[in-house]
Amino acid sequence: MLQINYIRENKAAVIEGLTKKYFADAEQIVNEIIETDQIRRDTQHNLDLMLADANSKAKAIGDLMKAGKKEEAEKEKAAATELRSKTKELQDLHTIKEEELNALLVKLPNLPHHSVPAGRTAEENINIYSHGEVPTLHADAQPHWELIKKYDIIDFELGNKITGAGFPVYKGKGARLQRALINFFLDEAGKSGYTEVQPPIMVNEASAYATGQLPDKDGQMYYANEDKFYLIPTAEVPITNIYRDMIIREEDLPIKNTGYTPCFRREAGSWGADVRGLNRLHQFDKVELVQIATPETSYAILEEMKKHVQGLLEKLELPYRILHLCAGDMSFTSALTFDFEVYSAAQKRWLEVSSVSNFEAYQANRLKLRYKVDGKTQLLHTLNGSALALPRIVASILENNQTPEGIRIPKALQAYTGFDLIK
RNA sequence: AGAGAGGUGUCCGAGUGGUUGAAGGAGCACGCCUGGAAAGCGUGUGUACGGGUAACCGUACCGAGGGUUCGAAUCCCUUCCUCUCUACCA
Repeated sequence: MLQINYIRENKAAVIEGLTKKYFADAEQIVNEIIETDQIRRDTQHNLDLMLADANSKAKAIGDLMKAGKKEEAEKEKAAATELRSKTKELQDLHTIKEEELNALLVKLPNLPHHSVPAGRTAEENINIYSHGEVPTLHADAQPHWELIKKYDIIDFELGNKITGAGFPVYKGKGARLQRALINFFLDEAGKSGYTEVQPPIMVNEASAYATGQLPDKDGQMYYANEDKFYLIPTAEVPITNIYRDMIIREEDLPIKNTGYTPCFRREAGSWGADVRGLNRLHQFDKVELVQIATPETSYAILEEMKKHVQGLLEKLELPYRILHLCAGDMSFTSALTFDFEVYSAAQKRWLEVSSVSNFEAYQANRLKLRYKVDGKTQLLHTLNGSALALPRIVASILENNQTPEGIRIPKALQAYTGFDLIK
């Protein structure tokens, strides 16, 4: 959530940023916010004065009672009652205005960082880096949804039976490959100084709200009605929420956490040819990086996280490219996002396997995540990135590394899989 | 799930409805003391919002939300959570 003080003082920049993100009616909503805020502040000022008055009256009555002047106290009570009832009206108005203001603020997405390219759709993202050769496959090469059947390593039919579409069963070397990737990613994160955590994979409403999934993505998360818990769409939610309502000591920054969790996404409204096989699932595995940093360091840290993800993809010997997302294609809460895409040779498609973002103070404002500088409390910056999401990595390993003898496992993974070929 | 106990500041822990934003500790910061340190002594040490250039002032906050009252951490209702015992169970 954007800070009201910032909006008040930087109205033009806010409208400009929102417009860059193709947010509809930016100017109108910002104006409405500023007006509502003004009424809220005026109301509070008047209310505070009145309450101060009422408090001193109450105190005076107390003193009279103590002094034994009962009758005088009784006389004062009538005036005090009157005053109190007047404060109620202002109190109600203040509450209403505060709620209105909050409802408006929650609607606003984060502002794009100044370096974010203009553009509305994925076509306008900018490819800032490419690495690795796109492999040329032999004539009868197959897409991964055929390969998994051929080698009997991932079973969608079985998942259908047990749960439904998008919940595959990993079997044998397929299951082993999953576990190898998870361990590999966690170990690599550990080497880069991240502390491993295992968070809950269901979160309460306050957590889903704090990282911005609610109210924006309500309906995209699975919901356990009876207990009002959401199944996490990413480990970002529980891990970042570890630090909700906290004031961090500056010397403890930056905070670096990593965690493996399954992720659950309803993916309502997305279907079609490009969601075949492992390309889009309702449940998938992911290792996530989360960092909490000062505003001065957050962009350097974003670079560091980008480097980390590059390192992973290079060790896995996968051709990849990095996209600097254009303003219109960024998520609601992000100020700057790099997407990593891996080439999946048989599908002849680039698949998104990681998204690394700086949220600046947007999440921190909802999280109430702060630190102290020179005695003043200030919001921190939050960042996160996938390192990595498994299914599409698996898809591209299967497709890119297929040989007549079987599927070759990247060297870096062999110590984790315990085999070098799926045949 | 049933019975009981409880939720107060960074932590521990008081709190009879009226200078309680909150005793007392501990911790932390600064100062004095010391050759240096410890101990000791002194001072300070919550958050949010509002007003003010600022010093500072005001208001709210004792799990959350309502209510009673001139006045609520304290009384009443609702709700969430934690702990103990019992039951059940990976």
